[in-house]
Amino acid sequence: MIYAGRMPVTVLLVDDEPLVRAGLRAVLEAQSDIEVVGEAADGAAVIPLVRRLRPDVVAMDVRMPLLDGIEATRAVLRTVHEPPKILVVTTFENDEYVYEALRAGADGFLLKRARPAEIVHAVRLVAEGESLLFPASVRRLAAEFGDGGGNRAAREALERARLTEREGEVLRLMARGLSNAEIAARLVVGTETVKSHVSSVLAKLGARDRTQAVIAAYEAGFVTPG
Amino acid sequence: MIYAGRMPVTVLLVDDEPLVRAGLRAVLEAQSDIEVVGEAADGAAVIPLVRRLRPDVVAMDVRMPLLDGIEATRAVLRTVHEPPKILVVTTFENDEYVYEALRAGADGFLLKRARPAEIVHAVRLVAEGESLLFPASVRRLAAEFGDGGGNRAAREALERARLTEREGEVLRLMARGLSNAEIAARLVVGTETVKSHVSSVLAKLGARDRTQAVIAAYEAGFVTPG
DNA sequence: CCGGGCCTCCCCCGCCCGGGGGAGACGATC
DNA sequence: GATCGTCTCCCCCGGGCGGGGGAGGCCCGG
Repeated sequence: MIYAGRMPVTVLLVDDEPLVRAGLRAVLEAQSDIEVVGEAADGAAVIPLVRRLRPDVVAMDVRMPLLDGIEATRAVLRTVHEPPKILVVTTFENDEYVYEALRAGADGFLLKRARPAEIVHAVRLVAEGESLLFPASVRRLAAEFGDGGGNRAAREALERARLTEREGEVLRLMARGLSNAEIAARLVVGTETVKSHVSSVLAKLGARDRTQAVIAAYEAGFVTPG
Repeated sequence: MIYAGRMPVTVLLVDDEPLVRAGLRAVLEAQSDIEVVGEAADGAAVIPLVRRLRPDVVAMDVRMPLLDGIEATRAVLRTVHEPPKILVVTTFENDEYVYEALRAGADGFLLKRARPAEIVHAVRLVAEGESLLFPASVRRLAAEFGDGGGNRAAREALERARLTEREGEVLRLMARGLSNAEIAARLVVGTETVKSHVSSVLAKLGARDRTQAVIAAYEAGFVTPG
């Protein structure tokens, strides 16, 4: 995984709170293979900075004045050639905006309360090109309810993830390896209906395809392996 | 899941050993919702029996005289309209023939040494239309190595599943949600190569698509959730 | 030396998947 | 009564996926 002599990962910090920027900078600059190349306090300043600095990763807050993280993400991806990886930074897990940002093309998200090691890890991962989805956030949902796996716990977690009851059913069947047609047969509805639910699930989980959604289900303890 | 007043699941037993047939019959007939409607001692007798009895499920031995389970499975699926679900019965986990049978279109497999409750469960599941893949077999691989999750244990399990080293790498990346193109980039090979490996993995695990393969990986402890 | 397994890559092809957008029906809520 | 969310279904469309078959290079073991 670690290639000797590789160039350091360059990061642009975008957050309206200086304290947060300072914290991120401190955490990231402690790593020899990560370099913070710039900072911005709002979304509007991002585009020119990205063009000038060409960072590998943009750590982007969601809630910001002038231009929020979602719009900023869209703007960067739409206007910049070979855009940087975008890591959405947020205070709350299950922030609705986070999912919108992921839909807008962000590569991952990160909780501000995450431990330094996690933050560093997240930056390295997105820099490597990996879609860093549902890492701490979704997983923590299950942890909040005991050992996550029981029926009630899973149901609670599902609500927190803002999945509707039907979407939860669909996700569970997806996690058993069923195709859309098979799920439709099982639920006695049309395949188009299932497709609709699947799309909602993918959007809400920030997953790109059903495989990632199933991974999220396992990671969150929605399904019990073994 | 259980619909009141549903018709019982009808099963045809195909095995060259009378003892095995008797055992299966005893186990299955103990259930009020399962009915054994016929028996055959070799693969050649299966087709006419299926046409006449129209069973919901065929419990099919792999190693049989005249026509083995693989050829019999192919024959049934090719010649019978609205074919029954086929549950492959075998003595050995990791029997190469099992995977071939799954590729031939079988809906699941079952170990003869399985507990009665597992056997009943398997029949009900395939009757419901679920592809019953890698249930005991793959899962047991991990169980043989402690709590299955460590690096060495997973590697050993992979070998048992007859996956090559490269196929194991590909499976791990699949289980992280990567697309074929992303895997290709990560491994620095062509996408056609990755597709080739993925196909091998699917065949060996008896999975229909990458999602089922990832489920197998989680179930077997190839990847550690949480 | 000649298989055989593995890794690599190629072609063609059909299908399922997922995105986008829209719409009607229902119940709850305001 | 109007609005919102959910569930249901529809259209079009592109792209990734998976199957099938083939092929060349490599190393190891018979």
